[in-house]
Amino acid sequence: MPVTIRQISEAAGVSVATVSRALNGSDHPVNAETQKRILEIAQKLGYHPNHIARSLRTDRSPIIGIICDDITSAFTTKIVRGVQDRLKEDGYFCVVINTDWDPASEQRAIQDLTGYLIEGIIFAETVHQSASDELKLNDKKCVFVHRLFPKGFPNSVIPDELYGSRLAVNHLIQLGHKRIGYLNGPEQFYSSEERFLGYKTMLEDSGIAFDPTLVANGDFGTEQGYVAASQLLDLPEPPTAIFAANDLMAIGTIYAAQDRGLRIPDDLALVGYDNQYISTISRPSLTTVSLPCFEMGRASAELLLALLNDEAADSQEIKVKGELLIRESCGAARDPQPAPRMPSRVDRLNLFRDQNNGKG
Amino acid sequence: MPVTIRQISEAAGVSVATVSRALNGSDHPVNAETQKRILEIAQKLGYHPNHIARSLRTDRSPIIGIICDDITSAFTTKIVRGVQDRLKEDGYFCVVINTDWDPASEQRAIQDLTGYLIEGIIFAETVHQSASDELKLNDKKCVFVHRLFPKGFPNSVIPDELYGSRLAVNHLIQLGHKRIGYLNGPEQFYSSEERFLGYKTMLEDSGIAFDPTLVANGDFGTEQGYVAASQLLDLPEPPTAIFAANDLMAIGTIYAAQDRGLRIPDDLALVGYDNQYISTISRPSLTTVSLPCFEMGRASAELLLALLNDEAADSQEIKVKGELLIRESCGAARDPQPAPRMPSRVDRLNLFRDQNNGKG
DNA sequence: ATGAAAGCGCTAACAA
DNA sequence: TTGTTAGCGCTTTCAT
Repeated sequence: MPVTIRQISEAAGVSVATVSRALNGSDHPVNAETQKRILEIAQKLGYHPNHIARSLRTDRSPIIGIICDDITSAFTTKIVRGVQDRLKEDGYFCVVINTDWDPASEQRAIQDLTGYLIEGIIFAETVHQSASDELKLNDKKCVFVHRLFPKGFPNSVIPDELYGSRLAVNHLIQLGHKRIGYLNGPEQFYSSEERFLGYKTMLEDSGIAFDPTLVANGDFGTEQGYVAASQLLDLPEPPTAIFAANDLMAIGTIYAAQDRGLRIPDDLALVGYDNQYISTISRPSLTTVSLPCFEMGRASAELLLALLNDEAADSQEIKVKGELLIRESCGAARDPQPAPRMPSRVDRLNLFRDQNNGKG
Repeated sequence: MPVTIRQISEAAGVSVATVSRALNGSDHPVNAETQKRILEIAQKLGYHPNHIARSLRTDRSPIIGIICDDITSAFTTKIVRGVQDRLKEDGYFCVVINTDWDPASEQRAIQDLTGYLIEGIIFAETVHQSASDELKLNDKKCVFVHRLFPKGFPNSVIPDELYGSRLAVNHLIQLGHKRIGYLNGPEQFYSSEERFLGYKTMLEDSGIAFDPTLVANGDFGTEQGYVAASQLLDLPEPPTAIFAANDLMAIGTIYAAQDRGLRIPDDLALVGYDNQYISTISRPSLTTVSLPCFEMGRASAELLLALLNDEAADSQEIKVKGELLIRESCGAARDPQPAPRMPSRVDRLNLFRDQNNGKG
């Protein structure tokens, strides 16, 4: 059986109240000696606080819920990780629930979570159709972090797609390109819209007329990227550079260029978006704009924390900026760069083993 | 304020005990009429059980903990997802904690989790050095699911690497190859050992002598794959096929072949391992053996559930088999296959939107 | 078939 | 500075 404060109080010859105060560093004064003794006994007995009992009493809980469509997505994973890291600093744990894009699951998840007296919910990349209704009933604090929807959602954290897109296009312009093609993403995504807008406005701001024939539509997939890029490359007067709305379509562009005997970056400069892992090991490696998932996760955790402490007014919308990562495909890299390594399990494991002398 | 069973009892004019029985479908007899009435009232009032209070009373909890090194890894994510899906069927939630390969974090995580009266812990791809000690103190049920360590760990779920490796090598042999090169992974991994063993034994079982000059060492990374493959391809008598111990090294092999003007699969057959996403969009797409992460997750959840219900003897070790996925790189694909699409957010979102008539 | 009451481990108001 | 005690919401034993 786990040890309780009652056992500690008996061992120390004090009341449970004193034990509780000593253990929690309460405001209530406790004799330093006694406290030290209690702490030692707790240590010796291997005491761990029963969070359940504490929660029932205090009506607070160290758990926050993360609801996402599918944690298997590389984007979602990073967001979740960002959330967890930030929340951990304040002693919170995260329950992660997948809804598989199913509003009923989402609703169910919200009910379950609120039943567990969680402190708040972060919706990470969910369609959150059902969210609003259900949440009005319960008065849980919640934050939305995503990249899918039209802006303007209260308490949300989104990437600054416009900024990132302009970053990419400006880079190509600075490299001297005037005919810059664009591979557009699917219409229904906010990210598509914004990236496209960034492309157009950056061109115009630089005095380059927007030319619709240099835009081809894709669906964020590699094959459609291939098709769309082919369309532009087969133009009578093809672009000298292509900005693909995401990395996968950029990969398709690499293949399309290969099939036409075009070298990247020599004959065609290429920039992607998202900084997916593949952009680091493709050939050539992709210059791209990072989608700052990790930072978005942190930001949303921060926002939730503020909400929980009533430090933040509601209805905020936070935009997080990504950065331009210059690799081989745009032709601007000074040296042939070694492709960044995968965040390596091997390295970390070796480090761990070295530190622990092979005991692992 | 959330509604409690007391409020329901008052509304229904019965005692809280009756309400509790009615709500939980208790063994204790309850009048059918009364029960129906109570259920209706609960529904109307929007009652959700307070899991915290219930847990404190019953000493049980609907939460299990997942401890992993880093949920950001594509492998870990799938394992976690498998666990969550299975556990959800039995009404459990999962708290996910990352340790970043740090034994102190792991120990801390265990303490925190046991303090929360979780039912059990699944260690997903953790070094779990500290685990054993800490867990002896607490008597929580736990399961280890991983692909890193020597076999024989109690209550663990691991992939059947030997089987998978033999699958791959046998496939190349069936295609008529006799000189099959092997790109080995780093020594310290169990998966490296087993995959290498599978390579050797399958050759021998087929009457092909093992030739050490056809083996080159890598570190599971793309660049080292390039280097190792180059070594084999530059041999006086190079192999006609290469089996890379993982997909990333197979990607390196593609690049090495490219640089030598070798076509895959025409001049060189290639098989990878892991079925990472990149194997579906590489050019050529990779024939590979799947690492059944999702299934491993499910299996470990299943094992934990059995443990919790005392249905399983301890000290089990479950091996999960992957399968051979035939794509372009081995030359066996009958038709030029379209690369499988990424599990597409777009598709799913569209499906969701269609179903919901654009309300999303 | 229903109710009264104890108590899970903890915190905090009140008393000393 | 310490102790006593009530009670968080729920389940369950015992009594009716």
